[in-house]
Amino acid sequence: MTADIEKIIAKSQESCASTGNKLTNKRKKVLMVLLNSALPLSAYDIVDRYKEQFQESLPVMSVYRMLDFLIKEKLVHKLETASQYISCSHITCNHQHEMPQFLICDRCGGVKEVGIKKAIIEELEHSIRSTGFLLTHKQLELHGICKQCKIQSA
Amino acid sequence: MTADIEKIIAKSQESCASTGNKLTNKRKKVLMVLLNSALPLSAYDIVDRYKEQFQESLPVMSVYRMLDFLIKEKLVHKLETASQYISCSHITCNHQHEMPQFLICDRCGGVKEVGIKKAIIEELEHSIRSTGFLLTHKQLELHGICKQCKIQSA
DNA sequence: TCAGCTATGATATAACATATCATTCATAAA
DNA sequence: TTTATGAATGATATGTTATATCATAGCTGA
Repeated sequence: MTADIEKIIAKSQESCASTGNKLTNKRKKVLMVLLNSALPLSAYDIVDRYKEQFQESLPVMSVYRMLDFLIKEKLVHKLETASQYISCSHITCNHQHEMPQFLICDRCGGVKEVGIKKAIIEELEHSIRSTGFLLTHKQLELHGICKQCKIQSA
Repeated sequence: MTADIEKIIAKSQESCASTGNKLTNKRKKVLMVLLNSALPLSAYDIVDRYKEQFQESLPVMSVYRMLDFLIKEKLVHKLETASQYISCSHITCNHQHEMPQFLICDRCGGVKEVGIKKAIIEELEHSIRSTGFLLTHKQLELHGICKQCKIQSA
């Protein structure tokens, strides 16, 4: 595994430890599968890649449980609109966990986790709160065509 | 059916006619099932309610096709994060179809289609466009707890 | 060491969605 | 009026995503 991934894994270990939880070997390998993928993966995709990458099969039920764990630890995001999972791109940056924002390309399936200007997000949150609604999930998923795909089709 | 629903159906007929398409009897009844429901429904829910309300069964395949049609006609929205369908709350208002915004209550399952201040939405869209991403789907789905449920649990 | 808890496995099934071919039905040209 | 055409719907099968539940393994601390 690359140095980058090693660093991310180390940081993830710490992060779990700090919440009193354990990044077991299998959970770590599931996270690595996601880190190794440029595209978001479904739980069933993860089963397949896990087998390829580690010559070891994992029941899909276990994958779902491990994903739940990794999501709780904020190491992984679920793209609700795509039923796919992606590693958080901010594991190593001591980030505040603000509202994650994903631009999902419907052509290539790629996802970019972006940072929309904080002021805009705060206005948006404020506007929602003012209707009496309590935001709990805080995540934006927006669909379209990414820069690359746009250029290719031009 | 109530006068309100009659009015909405009439408007929907017109709207389809104007795009050269037909709101067939079955499509109309699927729309009515959604209009009669306070909560969003899955395609399979629609099959069940259709049978209850019209003593007539409809294959789920047909429901999906009719939903596709109604969505293209902008009479129905799909809540991607919930895999559920809901009638557009603006059928009768000669609305511009701007970015629809849904607040989805994870307690009661209720959905409110809200209008966030246009300026905020435009800033958001602009911010996304400026990354080179071409927004095509334009829909926000935000999850949390609605006012009612918040009050009840207080 | 063993009791108790957490993690994982195994199996079944539920819930959501699409592919494909057949049939029905409306419409309009002959 | 008949018939050809295309659109809408039905029927059937299957793919994909997700959860329920009970069993087993494995760690950890008394």
